[in-house]
Amino acid sequence: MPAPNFDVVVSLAKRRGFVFPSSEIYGGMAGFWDYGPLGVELKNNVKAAWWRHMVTLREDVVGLDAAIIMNPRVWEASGHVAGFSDPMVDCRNCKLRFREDDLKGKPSEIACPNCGTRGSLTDPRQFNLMFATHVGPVADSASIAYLRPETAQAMFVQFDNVVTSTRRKLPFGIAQIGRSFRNEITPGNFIFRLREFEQMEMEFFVHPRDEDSWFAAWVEERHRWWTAVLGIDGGRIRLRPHDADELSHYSKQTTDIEYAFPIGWSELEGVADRTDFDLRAHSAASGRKLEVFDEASGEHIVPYVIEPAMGVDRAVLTVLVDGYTEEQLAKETRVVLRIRPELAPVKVAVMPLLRNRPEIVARAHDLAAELRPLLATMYDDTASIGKLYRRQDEIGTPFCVTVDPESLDDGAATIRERDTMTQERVSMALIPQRVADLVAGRTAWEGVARERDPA
RNA sequence: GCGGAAGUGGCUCAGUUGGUAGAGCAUCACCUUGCCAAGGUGAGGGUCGCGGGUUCGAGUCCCGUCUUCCGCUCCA
Repeated sequence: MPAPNFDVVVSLAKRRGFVFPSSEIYGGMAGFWDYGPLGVELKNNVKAAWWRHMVTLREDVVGLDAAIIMNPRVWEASGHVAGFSDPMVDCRNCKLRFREDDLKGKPSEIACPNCGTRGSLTDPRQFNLMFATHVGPVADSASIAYLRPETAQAMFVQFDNVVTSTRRKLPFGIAQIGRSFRNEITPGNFIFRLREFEQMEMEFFVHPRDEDSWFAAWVEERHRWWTAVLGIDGGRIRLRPHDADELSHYSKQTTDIEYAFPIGWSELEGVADRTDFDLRAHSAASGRKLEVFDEASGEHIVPYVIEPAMGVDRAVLTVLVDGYTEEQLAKETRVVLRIRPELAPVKVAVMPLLRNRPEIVARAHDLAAELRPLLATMYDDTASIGKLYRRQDEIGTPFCVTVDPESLDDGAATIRERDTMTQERVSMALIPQRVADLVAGRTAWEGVARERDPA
């Protein structure tokens, strides 16, 4: 079954409370979306899965949580002030748009590269992709500041503080999860391209001679994370090395991890070899030496940087799209969100078979209360049992526990599994532990994370 | 920003040649229900994106505006 179209996923996301359009009652805001009650859980679980693999389980990576607004000189040094402002010209005839620096000659004097019309090109206009604001009460040019367009720069700017405070030796990495902002000309495709989004980036500092082996190692490691940890269908994931002409201004080699969305193969994550571009740029601009001392050679060296950078929102979208399945049953279509249990917003739902029997309802409430401290738990009794199951299937809840009239006598209840719909009767006293084991048993992330040696 | 399309209850839509809004699903309550979206009764919910104009009267005609979606560009 191919990946579903965005509209069915958008519909499910809104209907069930994963993602809402930002400020919808005022007509929305292009490029901005809000995560609802289930969405925030899913998103947090995705972030936790990344942090656990990139930081917690590794001895060579530490975390950072930097401010969104930094000294504007950061963005001059990084090249974003120049690189993110693209003068663009439009053709009045064929309506296409071009970067001014791609044109050979002055726009007013040359023909449109597409339709060949002379004099049809507009004057260049500035498109600065960084959101600007003012710090302090006086809005003059001296107070201008930018919302960061990427989280990476903070890791370079704080390089020295991290090294000295944590006694780091090469190779090591600094990881960060945080919001970034880009004034995209055209956001769209649901939460694929946003103006406010969340990134998970890790800057891995290596000796320049180990550049290629670490680049290859991180490409492989990140590829494995998407399939083994997030549980994305490996057949819909591919690696795509960038051609030389599409590399960013800071990158020497980049490999994208792409997913086969209904809109086509699209980038989820980029692993980039940023070389020593950033550390050197900030050293030059700040006057602070951003380097490490290499005992073996007795030299100060500026490390190279291998950067796996991904968008949290794209990961959430991928989990939703990839997990969405429709099953043809006898009388109906069952929608199931087949996502890994550790990503599921709700791990277990507790429900009474009959809601007009106070004793059964009470036992179900008690059971839910016992489960709540251990696992994300939901209680629901507002529909028939079949409908309750369907609701949980749609939001990816891996297990449901049903209390029935017999439970009052034998003290047992039924655990029902999402994907197979099979049932197992277990003593209620044992159910919290049993469900916790089931969720943990389907969790693979401990198994896939281990230290990597440079080749 | 430019070009195209569209804006009616949470969702999908119907609203005839203009006469002051309907359906299905969803939601909620009660009854029913003994394991996979059953059934019954009832309820809540929309000044038809916004503003102006034409008209005795506009969701239906005209103008403007906002927003969303698709394409151009960009990237996580």
